[in-house]
Amino acid sequence: MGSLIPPELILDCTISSKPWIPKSTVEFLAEVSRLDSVSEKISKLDNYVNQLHDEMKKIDAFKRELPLCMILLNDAIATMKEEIMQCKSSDSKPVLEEFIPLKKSISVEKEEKIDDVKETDIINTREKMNWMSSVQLWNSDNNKKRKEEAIDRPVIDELFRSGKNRAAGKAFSPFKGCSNFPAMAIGKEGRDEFPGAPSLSLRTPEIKNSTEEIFRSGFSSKSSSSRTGSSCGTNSQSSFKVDSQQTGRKQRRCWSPELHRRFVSALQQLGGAQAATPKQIRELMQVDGLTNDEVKSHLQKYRLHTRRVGVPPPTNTNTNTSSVEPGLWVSGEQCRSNSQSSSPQGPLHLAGSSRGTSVTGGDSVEDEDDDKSESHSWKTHKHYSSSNRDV
DNA sequence: GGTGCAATAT
DNA sequence: TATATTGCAC
Repeated sequence: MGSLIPPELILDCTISSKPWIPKSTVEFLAEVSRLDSVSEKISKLDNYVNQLHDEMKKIDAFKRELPLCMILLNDAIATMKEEIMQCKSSDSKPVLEEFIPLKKSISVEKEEKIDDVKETDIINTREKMNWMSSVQLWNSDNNKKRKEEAIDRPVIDELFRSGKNRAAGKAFSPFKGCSNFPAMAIGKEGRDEFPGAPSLSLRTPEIKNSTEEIFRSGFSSKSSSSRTGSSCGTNSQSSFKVDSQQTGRKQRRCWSPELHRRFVSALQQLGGAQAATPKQIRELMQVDGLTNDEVKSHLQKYRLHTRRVGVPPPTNTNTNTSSVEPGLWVSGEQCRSNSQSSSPQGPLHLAGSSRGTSVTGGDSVEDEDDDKSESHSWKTHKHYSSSNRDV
C-alpha cells in the first residue's frame, strides 16, 4: 500500500515558490502581526491553516501514536482560525473576496513555479516525498500490528464482556474533532455502536486485563464476578485473539502452581482424585472466580494423568520436589507467562483461607506425599502405563 | 445443577 | 503434544 502522495502536499510544500519553512505557531503569529495588510495577514493565516490541515492528514495514520500531535495541531488550527476571524472583523474590508482568489492564485502560481523550479529543488522535494512515503510505508506496517494489538485488545475485552458482540473491528473512524481525540482514537473505534457499554480507553482495559490476569490466573482475591478474564497468554503477545473472542470461547484458566497446589490439597482432603468431585474441590480451594467447569476440567486432566502414570512411586529422585512439583505439570505454555508475571506466590491470595499463606511448600506438607507422586507424574513421567481405566 | 467423558480449541 | 474449554449424556 504505498501511500500515495496527495497532490496538494506537493503544492503546499512549495507554497510560496520556495520550500516551506516550518514555523512555530507563536513565531508565525508574531510574523503575521507585523504585517500591515490585513488581507495579507489573512492569506498567510489561511495558508498556515492549510498547512496545518495537511500536517494533520499526514499524521493521521499515526494518530494513535501521536494523539498529542493531533491535539496540538487542532489547537493551532483553532487559534489560526480565531486569528483570521479577528482579522476579518477588525477590517471592514470584505476580505473574503480577496482571500479566495488569492488562494487560487497562489495555487496557480505554485503550479507554474513548480515548472520553473530548478531540478534540484524538484529532486529535493521528491526526496522528501519519498522519504515521507517510505516512512509511512514502513510505519504503516508496523503500525498495523500495533493497531491491531491496541485495538483488538480493548475491543475484544469489551465485546467479550458485553456478550459476544463483535463489531467489525476496524472501522477507521474519520478524524473528526481533535479535542476528543484521545478517547476517540482508542476508545471509540467500532465501539460507538455500544453506547451502553462503558467506553474504556485503550489503557484501561489493558491494565485491567493484566490485573485480572494476575488475579484470576492465580487466586483472585475478590470481585471477579465475571469469569471472562484470565488470559493466560504470554504477556508479550497478548493471548487475545479475535478468533477466540469471536467464537466466544472463554479465556483459558491458567492453573498456576499455586492453584494446582490448592487443587491437590483439596483433593487430598476429599480422599483423592477419584473420590473428589469438582464442586467439593472448588469449595475447598476457596478460590474466587474459579468455576466448577474449570475444576472439573482440571480434575479430568489430573485423573487422566494419574491413571496413565499409574502413580509411579518415586521415579523422581529429586523428591525434595515437594515445593515444586505442582508446577511441573502445570501447563508450561500458558502458565509460564502467567507465573512469571505474577510470580507464583506474589499476587495469589486465597480467598479468606488462612492456609493460603504458605505458598511454596510451607504448610501443605501432607498434601505433598500423595499428590507429589501424582503431580510429578503429570508432566515428568509419561510412562503410559496404560493402567486400566476404571471407567 | 453436578458429574464424567469425549470432542474441540488453543 | 499438552492443556483448557465446551458439549453432551447421565
